Amino acid sequence: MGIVARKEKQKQEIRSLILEESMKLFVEEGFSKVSVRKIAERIQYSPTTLYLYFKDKNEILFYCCESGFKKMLEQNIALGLISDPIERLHQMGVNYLNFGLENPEYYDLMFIQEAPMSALIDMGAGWSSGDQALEALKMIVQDAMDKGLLVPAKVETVAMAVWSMVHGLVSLAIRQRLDKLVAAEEVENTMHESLDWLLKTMKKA
Amino acid sequence: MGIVARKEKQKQEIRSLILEESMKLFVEEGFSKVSVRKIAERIQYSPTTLYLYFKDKNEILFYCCESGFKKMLEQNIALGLISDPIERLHQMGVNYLNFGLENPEYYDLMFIQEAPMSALIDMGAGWSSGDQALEALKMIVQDAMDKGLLVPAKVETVAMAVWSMVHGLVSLAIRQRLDKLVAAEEVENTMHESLDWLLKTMKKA
DNA sequence: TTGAAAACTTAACACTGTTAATTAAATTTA
DNA sequence: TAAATTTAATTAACAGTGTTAAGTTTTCAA
Repeated sequence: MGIVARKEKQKQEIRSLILEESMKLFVEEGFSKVSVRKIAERIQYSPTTLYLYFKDKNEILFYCCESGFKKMLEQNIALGLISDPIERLHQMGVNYLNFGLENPEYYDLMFIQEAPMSALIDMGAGWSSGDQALEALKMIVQDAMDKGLLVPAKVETVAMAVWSMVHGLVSLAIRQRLDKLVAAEEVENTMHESLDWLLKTMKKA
Repeated sequence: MGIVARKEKQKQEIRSLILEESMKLFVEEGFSKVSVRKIAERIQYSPTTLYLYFKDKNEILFYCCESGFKKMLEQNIALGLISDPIERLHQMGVNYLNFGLENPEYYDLMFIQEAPMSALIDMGAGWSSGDQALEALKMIVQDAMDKGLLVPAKVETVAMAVWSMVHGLVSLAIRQRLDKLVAAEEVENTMHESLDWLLKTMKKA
């Protein structure tokens, strides 16, 4: 029995190795440059070996994306210390913008590319990481509403609005669309101003 | 001189042919399925011929994207009839959501893919279509502010916020992320609710 | 009609994801 | 311990991608 456990462990180690090296690759060279062959070369295995550990490339990308969510959630741990829901929501937004701007390749994978979602559908599984992040958002909105800090509305509606806005900001920035609206060097600043504006605006007078 | 003019006209006709067929292709089969070889086959030319009319694939995609903006602008013509700026902004948002949901492949190209922007940078040119659309947005916001319908703020900040929000909604919907927040059959409805919420919220009490 | 210019094609390169068949290694059984 | 079996990894191949260089055909002007 010990031997099968060790084998399982080895298998997991190679899986981790593949994922680690994949992430390094697309942080260094960008999403579009990551190929099965390049990953294989990095870990000194034949390209086809990867298919013994993952169904296809999309599945590899999905698991990379998972570790992106982990990274993102870690960033939000300190959030619990903020008691005012609006303040907490604001900081959550700031964290979101920062995560996106500092990790554009991760962000691309997690929220822009369709590959990870295709994998999710193929796997017929849930999306614990993503759901967890969204649940946190809904909780805060609910909390703010309960405390009378927001005009009453459907929680999902407001959560969707807030998420869409920060996602819109980050994704347009990453894809270099925002510098069509303001000068490139002012993009980041204006993004934060827009977020501030939203929170100020939605706060019940 | 007439002959060189006719030649120029023929050249433009082939350019148009390439673009038309490209668009048909990716409306039918989706962005990722469009290849130079498939386009070439459709217009009964060798693949390399396309390179006599366009620098590369990105440039083809850029011009497809241009005609997407044309389509979008046409949709907004009727907007001029609405005199109330907030109402006009609202309808502009509704049009935006509808355009994205009805033409996901166009939307993908215009606002999500990086290829057209890469082409734009390579060409060293401006982006008249995109700029035009953004200018219209800024104008409305400015107008609403002038008429005291919005809390005073920097026009770019508010324009960025509004655009980011509708873009966020559409792009998350297209990439199937919104059905992680609400049931798939309620996504479209909730999107509109979120937009309504934003406009109601930002309207000066 | 000849010669130059323009338009177009063929062949090739260096990639991509992925599958089937094959070899090498590890483990179990006799 | 030696043979048989299972597991792991590889090689070869398919069908596709964007793109370039070289060669061919067509068009037009002198």
